[in-house]
Amino acid sequence: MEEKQRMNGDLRRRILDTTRHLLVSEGYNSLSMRKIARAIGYSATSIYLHFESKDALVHALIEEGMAQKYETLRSIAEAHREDVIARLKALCRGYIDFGIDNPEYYEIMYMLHPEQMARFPAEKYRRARRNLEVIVDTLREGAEGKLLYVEDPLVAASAIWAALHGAVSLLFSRRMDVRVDREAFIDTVISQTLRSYIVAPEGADAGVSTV
Amino acid sequence: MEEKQRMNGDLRRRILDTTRHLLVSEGYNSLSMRKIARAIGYSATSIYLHFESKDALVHALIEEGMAQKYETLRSIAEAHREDVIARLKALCRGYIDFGIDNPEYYEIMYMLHPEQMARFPAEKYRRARRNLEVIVDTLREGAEGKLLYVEDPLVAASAIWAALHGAVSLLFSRRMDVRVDREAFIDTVISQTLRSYIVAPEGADAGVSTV
Amino acid sequence: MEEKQRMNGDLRRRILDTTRHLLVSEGYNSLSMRKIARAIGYSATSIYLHFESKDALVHALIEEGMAQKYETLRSIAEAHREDVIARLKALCRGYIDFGIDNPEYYEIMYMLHPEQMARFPAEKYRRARRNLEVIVDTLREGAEGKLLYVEDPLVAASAIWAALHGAVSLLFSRRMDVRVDREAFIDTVISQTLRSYIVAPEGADAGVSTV
Amino acid sequence: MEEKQRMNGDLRRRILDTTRHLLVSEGYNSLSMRKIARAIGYSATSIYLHFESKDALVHALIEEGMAQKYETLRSIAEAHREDVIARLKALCRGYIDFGIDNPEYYEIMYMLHPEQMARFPAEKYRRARRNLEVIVDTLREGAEGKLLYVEDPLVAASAIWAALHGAVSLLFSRRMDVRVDREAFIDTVISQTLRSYIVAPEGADAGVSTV
DNA sequence: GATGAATGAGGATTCATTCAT
DNA sequence: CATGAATGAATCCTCATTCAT
Repeated sequence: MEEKQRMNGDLRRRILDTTRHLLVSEGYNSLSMRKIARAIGYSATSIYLHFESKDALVHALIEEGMAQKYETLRSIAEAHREDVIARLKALCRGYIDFGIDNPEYYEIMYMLHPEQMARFPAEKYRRARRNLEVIVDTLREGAEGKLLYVEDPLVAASAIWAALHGAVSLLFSRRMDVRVDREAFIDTVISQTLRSYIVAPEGADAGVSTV
Repeated sequence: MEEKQRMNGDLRRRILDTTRHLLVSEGYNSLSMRKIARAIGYSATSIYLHFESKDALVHALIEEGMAQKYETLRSIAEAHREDVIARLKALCRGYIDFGIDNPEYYEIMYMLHPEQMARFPAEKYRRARRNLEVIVDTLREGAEGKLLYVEDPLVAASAIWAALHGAVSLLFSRRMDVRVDREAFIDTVISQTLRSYIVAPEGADAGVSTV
Repeated sequence: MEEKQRMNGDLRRRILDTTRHLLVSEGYNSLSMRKIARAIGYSATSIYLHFESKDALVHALIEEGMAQKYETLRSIAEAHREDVIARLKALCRGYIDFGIDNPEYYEIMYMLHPEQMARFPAEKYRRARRNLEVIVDTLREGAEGKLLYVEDPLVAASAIWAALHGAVSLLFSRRMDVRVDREAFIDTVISQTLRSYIVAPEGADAGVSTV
Repeated sequence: MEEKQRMNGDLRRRILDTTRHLLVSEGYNSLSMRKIARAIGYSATSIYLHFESKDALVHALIEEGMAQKYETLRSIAEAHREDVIARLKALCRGYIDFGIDNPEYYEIMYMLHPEQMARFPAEKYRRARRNLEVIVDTLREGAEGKLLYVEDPLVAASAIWAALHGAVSLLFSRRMDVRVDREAFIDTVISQTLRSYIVAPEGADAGVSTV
């Protein structure tokens, strides 16, 4: 019985993982049930034993990605409970790293055409918003402690999100100038993004201080 | 003869324009030669008189988008020839506006999976890089005039690009929190992005100055 | 043990009944083992414990329908043992009513394409013919008693059968003119069908007498 | 140009004809685009050049069948313009013959499950009703001339239709007793059906007169 | 310059059935 | 008694593309 369930779960996992790999290597557009089946060495029909439809499979993947991302951000926030600014930096870094490490989640989570994603149940998007909340909360806490200068935490978090998301996107797109060092780019994005929110310590020269 | 040629050109244009509209309304995934043909009232075969393949058609569109974007940015730069900082702000604003105004170009220019775009001749990408150069040049000029604090203009330009690109992406994705005001979001992105490069004028409080 | 057997029988029954319901609601074409299984809350495999194949299941249903129909007609005949003409009328009415009340039996008994039914063992068809015999016997008895005018009882029974079957078919097909009252239609079919067999009583005006 | 059109039309015709043949040999249920394509020696895709969908193809066939049937009945009515009773008999015979000669039309016109036919545009059904009108008109004319005894022409026509339809159905179903002679059966159905409407000539014995 | 005809490959999905448990 | 896992074959239909005209 337990073995069955493990077998069962195994195939489901393999489907999800294979799908993720295909998303990375070929993109969402050319994702097909047949290709997934071929890649795992099963018949296409078998996939339907575990997922009701292609949409359901992709949705499961999106949910998984969002959950993992939330877990990542949440644990980063926890690790830097004491230092708001360090926490914020770590969250930014974590966000970008998550994108780099999980390009497949990234692609389906943020890069699908809205038309295609309309079918993703609204309720699940609501849950996805938790990810942003982690940053919102940090900004709010920093503002209260006079460590951060934040007018509207939600707007600011969204703007930060935009910058991080853009960075990940560009890294994926292979359209960046090859002369740009990857690490320097990431550092620059983060410092550029956060500096405007960090209240400069007494006597500091805003133009020079490094984040 | 001339009329024919104009007709000819007209059809080519109509194909391109119709394709752009379809890209906006239905997304790249569901773009098909047949649909384009149906939309312009010609046979699918006719498209092949003007474009070698679907790829060629999309590539032409990408090139067109890049050219238009370059033209937009270039003329913005020109209009603010005297004031580097105003120029930089205007370029950022122009970048985002271009994305908002031309979602179809944006979709195929930056949001296609690299796999699909691999077929886009490398040489054309090189030309596309001119867009970044406009920002690079501005940063360099600002740095020389001690108006901007820029360590590596190429990296900084890439980071700025990332932020702007991320902003446009999010605006398209319809995944942004509805409570976030669009204009406030855009303003925040731009100020957040540029503030770290602008050398603070004497006596200014970095945390409060508006970009 | 007895309970098991009852359970066993219960499932078999539930399969048959559910199949009948599905036949009514969705038609033979879209009948599938999976749907049946889903509807009874068992796995598709379980159906195979009770029926060798889909064909076997349908055949069982056909047999059941024929048996029930026979029982219905037989008991009608019995109830009108004394009056041949009343018996004949009642049989016609009973035939049509059975069709109306059991559309699912009707659909699989008479409306499947012969090709699909070829697989129904010939021997079972022979048994099915008993249904016609009830009418044949009645006609023969009426002819012997000079109450009915019947040249060839088998042919006449077949013709009556045709009329009744046609009536049921049309009622099902939803292609009948909506202005036609259902009851009037049925009455007309029956009187139209039987009048030509009934020997007119002395002095009666054939054109006016009601059957 | 003209040749093209003929070619074009030819394939369309061949598709329709092949579909009709398949309907006869295998029934609607097992009709598939692939089988049709295989039978005509074309790719399945080609069928879609002439018919938008499988439904559209079947609908075209239904319409064609209804038109042909109407033409058949109409010309029969015309041929017996003078003699109402002869006309009625001829219409019945024509109805049955049409069914026998065109089993494929018959199958899709009257034997599809309503569920499946729901997709047939209602407007076309209205046109189909013309077929019944031919009989209704004849009955009405006969009633006016005191040649037929008809209470409600629409109901009577429907009842006649039922009998004829039932006869054709049974002939197709291959469920009729083999000892029944086909011609005798048909004659019996018709005389049985019409006798009740025909006003008996003076002195005739209703039980004996042949229709 | 324009098109109708044609197709092979592939898309998602459903089906009846088998087998080991 | 019951089932989960698995599949090959089939379903309709769409696609980009070619070719002769």
